[in-house]
Order: sequence, then C-alpha cells, then structure tokens
Amino acid sequence: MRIGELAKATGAKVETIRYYEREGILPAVDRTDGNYRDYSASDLALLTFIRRARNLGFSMAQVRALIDMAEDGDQPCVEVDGMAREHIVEIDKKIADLTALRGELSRLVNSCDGERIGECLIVEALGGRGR
Amino acid sequence: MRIGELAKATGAKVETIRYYEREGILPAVDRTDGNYRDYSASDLALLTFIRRARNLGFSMAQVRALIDMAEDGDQPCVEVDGMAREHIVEIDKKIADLTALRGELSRLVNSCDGERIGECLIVEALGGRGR
DNA sequence: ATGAACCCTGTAGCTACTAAAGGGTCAAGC
DNA sequence: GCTTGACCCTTTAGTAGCTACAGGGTTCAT
Repeated sequence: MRIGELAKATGAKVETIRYYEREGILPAVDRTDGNYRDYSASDLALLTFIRRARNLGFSMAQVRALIDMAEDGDQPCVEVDGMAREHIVEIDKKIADLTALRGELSRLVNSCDGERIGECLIVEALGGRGR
Repeated sequence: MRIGELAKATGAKVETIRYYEREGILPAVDRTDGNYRDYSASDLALLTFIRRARNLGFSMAQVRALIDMAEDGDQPCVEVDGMAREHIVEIDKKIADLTALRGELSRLVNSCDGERIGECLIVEALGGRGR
C-alpha cells in the first residue's frame, strides 16, 4: 500500500510517516518503480502500535522501548507493565499540577469584580503588587 | 540592576530574559558603559508579571495580550477576566483528556497478568489485535 | 495528451526555552 | 599593575514531535 493509504488507515499524516522513517522508528520500506514507498500489513500493524502508544501519551523514546520489548515475545512483560505504571504516575502528576493551576485561576477570576483594569485583582495578582 | 540580579529576583534564567528581549515581550533596556543591560524596578515588575502568567499556563501570545490590556488601566477588565475564564476551560479540557488517558492505561495495566510478552494484553491492545 | 491526485526530497517553521562557543568587563586581592 | 573568577556579551544550534512549504516526478482516468 502507498503512504497515503497507510496515513488514512492509521490516522497519521503522510509527513508524520516520513518523519518516523527519518527517525528510524519505522523501517525504510521498499520502493516501487516510480520510487513510491510500498507498505505491507506488518508496517501497518507497527504504525498502528506507534500511534496508539503516542495517543496514550508515551514519548517517542518510550515508544521505541516498547517496540524493542514487544519484538521479543518470549521476554516477560513485567517491563512493559512497569513502563505503563510509571506513565500513570506521570499522568497523575500532570493532573495534580493542572488541578492546582485551575484552583489558582478560578480564585483569581472570582476575585475580579469587572471594574477598571487599574483595580483589577487579576492584573494585580499577576504583577505581584496585590495579595 | 544587572541581568543576573533580575534573574534571581524573578526565578527566570538569564538566557530566558535575553530570549524575552529578542521576542520583544521585554523591552531592550539601556546599557552600561561596559555594554551590560541595566534593568529598572518597572522591568522587574513586568518580568514578574510575565513569569507568573507563564507559570499559570498562559501562552506567550496570551501573555502579550494580557500585557497590552494591563497597559491601559482605564479599560474595563472584562477582557482579562474572559481570557482567564477561557484558560480555565482549556485546563479543564486537558484535565479531562488526561483523566480519560489514565483510565485507559490503568485498565491496560490491570489486564496484564505478568506473563510472556507474546500474550501481554498491553502489547496486544497497543497493536490493535486484541480488545 | 492533459489534468488531477498523488508521491518524492529537502528545508524551514512551530513553542518556549536551554546550552554552548568564544569572547569582553568588573571588582577584589596580591 | 596583574591575575583570577564571577559575571556579562553575541551568535548559533539544539530540544520534541511534528507540520508546511517549494519545486519537482508519477499514475491514472478522460
């Protein structure tokens, strides 16, 4: 299949697929006579794997590691499990950070009475003169 | 004050301050005889404002807009309030996305029984063959 | 044979910094 | 007066993960 079909099938953009090839996360596949990339079903499976992992928030480096682990089907999957668990910890941290942020912002917005900027508590709080 | 003092006072790195100047978000201040940047109290206030807004997750473009608004103290602060509210909506969306992500990952991790990768449900789910 | 839709390479751009190379300035101490 | 070390300067390139051109070539239907 050509790169456009692969893109449609996986939801990745054509440019992204070429980028993945440059980065070595996807193999450099064979070309047709017209120099078009010619992808197989296993390439489709690999790219699907990559996109799902990326959509789950794994970094490229983590995806590389996951692929390496998955290549060897005889290894215990404890490491994969561990990576996923670590990733959950990271996500929890991000959620906590954002929640704290939301609280601060919400407090700011509630403190604002819609008057002139000169007295706006949001602006004051940002500038560090109030509060 | 010199750039290093300003950096210490605001928590920004020296390189970041120079970057802000290049970007035009901080003014290009006067120099000493030795060509050192010489910052005033109002520069300190502005950079404090910028850092706080950035720490609250506002983008550079949003910070620029906030500064423009704050410059004119006679304007009603409804717009500032609106930006903050919009920002809260964005944050809520991010939190929701991350929470959904966490749920999926957690489901995956719980489905894994620690056996060989060949049968690992995490790897299968990523590859799209299972589930 | 021509046009649209696809593909190719190579390069530059995006966010918001950060780091490093290769220098100049300033104050303290000898 | 000279050295040492901390600070400052500019310019350039790097980070993550793409995305968007520019300037071509290929394929296929009409």
